[in-house]
Amino acid sequence: MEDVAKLAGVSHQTVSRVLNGNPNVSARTLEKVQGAIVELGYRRNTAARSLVTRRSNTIGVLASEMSQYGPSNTLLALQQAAREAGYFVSIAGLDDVTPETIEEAMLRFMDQGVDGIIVQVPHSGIFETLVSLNLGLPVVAIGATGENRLSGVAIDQTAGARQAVEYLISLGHQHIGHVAGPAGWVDTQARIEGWRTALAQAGLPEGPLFEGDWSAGSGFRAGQEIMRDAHVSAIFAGNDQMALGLLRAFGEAGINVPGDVSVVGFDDWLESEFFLPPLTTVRQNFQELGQRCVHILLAELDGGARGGADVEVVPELVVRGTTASPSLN
Amino acid sequence: MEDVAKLAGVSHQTVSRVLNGNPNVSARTLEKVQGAIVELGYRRNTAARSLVTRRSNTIGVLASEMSQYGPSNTLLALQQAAREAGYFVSIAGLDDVTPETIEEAMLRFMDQGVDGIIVQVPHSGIFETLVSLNLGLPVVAIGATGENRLSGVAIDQTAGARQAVEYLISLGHQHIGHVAGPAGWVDTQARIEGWRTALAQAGLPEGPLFEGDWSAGSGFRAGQEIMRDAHVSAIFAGNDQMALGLLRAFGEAGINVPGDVSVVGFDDWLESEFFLPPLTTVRQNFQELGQRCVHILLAELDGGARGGADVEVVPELVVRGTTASPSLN
DNA sequence: TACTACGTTGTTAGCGCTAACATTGGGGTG
DNA sequence: CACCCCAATGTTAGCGCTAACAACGTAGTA
Repeated sequence: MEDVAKLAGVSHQTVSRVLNGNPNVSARTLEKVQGAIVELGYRRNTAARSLVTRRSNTIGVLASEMSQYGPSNTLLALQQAAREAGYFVSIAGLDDVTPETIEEAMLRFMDQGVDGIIVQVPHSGIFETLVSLNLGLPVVAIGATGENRLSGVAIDQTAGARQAVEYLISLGHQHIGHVAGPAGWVDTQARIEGWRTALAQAGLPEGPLFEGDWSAGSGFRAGQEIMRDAHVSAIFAGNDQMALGLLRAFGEAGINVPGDVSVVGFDDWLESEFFLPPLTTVRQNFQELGQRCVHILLAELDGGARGGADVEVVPELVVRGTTASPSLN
Repeated sequence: MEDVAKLAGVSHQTVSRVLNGNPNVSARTLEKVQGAIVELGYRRNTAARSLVTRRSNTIGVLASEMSQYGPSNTLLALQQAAREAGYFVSIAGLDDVTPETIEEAMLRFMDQGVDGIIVQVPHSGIFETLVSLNLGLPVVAIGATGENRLSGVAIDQTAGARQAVEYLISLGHQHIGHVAGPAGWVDTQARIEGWRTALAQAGLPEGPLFEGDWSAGSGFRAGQEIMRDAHVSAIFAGNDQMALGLLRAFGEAGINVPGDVSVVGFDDWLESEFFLPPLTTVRQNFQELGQRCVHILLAELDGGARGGADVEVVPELVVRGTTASPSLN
């Protein structure tokens, strides 16, 4: 920086002013300084800068299940949004989710000096852990809403599930089952709730509920159980992979989809459009989710306010080929 | 830090020594200082530290296709390995891969002051870009081997593909097709090469080659083409998703797998075990890949040596239900 | 006893930057 | 013409840490 100042014939402080966009710099010096910066290929030292400003321009992202479809897409979006805002992204992936591992990761973030943290851990009950840690840093939790000591951004999965089930009802289905995700996930809970609500509002009896683990294999097994035990004309699957398993189970047994049974998934992952038949599903806008997260976090960073900001992103039903009116027999 | 020193009754420098594991500290003071650190909940300031040491303890990971199976798993492993070594991980995801976007991301990493960079961009031709940027930083590129100005770690996909095809040959197949990934990916190229080599070594004619785009949809279309035009008893698919598409195409047409056609995939993704029948595929050890990457990078950081270190991780054939000897008719 | 050597601790300077204050000079006002 | 004001720039201090050196005391040696 001293070199740049010398070359431009000004003081290092003036260079700093140029770099920080300070308005009190004459057009002439501005030009000279910028010229010198380019000529020397000068780049500001982040460590020194953050030592004095107490800002690292880094946000920490705490994630689990990083290789799953939803989380990895959210992570991608998060990272894009952060970069656009001029922030670096530091990630910590959790192998297993316990209060201890969460705390450890958070302390690491504190050590690193991140400005704020985004938590992308879809397990129930982590929010208390987050609140109890009480780091003096803005935290935005994905999936957390209604927690007033924490800001949250969520895809309104209950609404998404409700949309899906309401659509099935509108087609004339009266016996609608649900293959849920594993217990302990916020997503699982929300989707079950949406399914229940839609049925209750339509005055329909609650259909059978199966528990899967998000994998196609568990969907397949649920499909076999359904064929053996249950009497349904439509099934709402907790995600597209399990829907794929269902499709496979039914296909193998000669049950026609959507002729005999309708199936709806959740996620709209890449392959769903290529299922046979193409899967009717609920699309989540991860892009928007990520952007909202980052924007809320940045607002807290600038404004100083803490917690309580909640945003819900509404998902969208994508009707494709696995849904039809129930057959009359 | 000054506070800790005061509480322990020593100088701040002694505290620093304790923190850095300097041996020249008496047991008594060591204990006192550690006590004071715990009591005050003191944590060292990273910015100040890296200002003087010129080390940020951060490694940058440049990634593209972050939401795909391979990349996201590698990223996960990378991050774990880095954390175990006490490093932070900063990520930059590329939307589109051009020399410009790569350069921009790299400059961002330089600004951030990362100690080293791992590149996880599976496109051909990016290595020249990396070399030409000539940042004075250790760079380890995943998928790059034989580049002597750059260190590389790769899964030996050629060997994996060869294993798969050799296995088909050992079953007695003589007409073996390949559904490749999109052009421009290192992986695509390597897998094609392995397939060709195995056929050539066995003295078999080169079977038909189809180009997909990694998606199940493209595999499905390739399957339809194959049924229409080609005469093969086995197909080696460039990844598991495309293998899934093939399975679907054949299943729909009443062609039995593995009775009429054998299919082998590549990746061993989560769902492959649940395909119908379960997919024979090639498993890549992303865990090891990630660890190797980080270790090579750290070795360069400590040793000062640059480039040239190459490691190949050998994948493993997983035989499941989609392969059998060719039928005799 | 006097000297050296070394283990232990303290002191000083400076990493590269920004905040706060000090200084300069040109234009408007009475 | 003297005054003040403010925009433009320079100067100084200090963020929290580590490296380098200085100082101290104790034990071993002659």
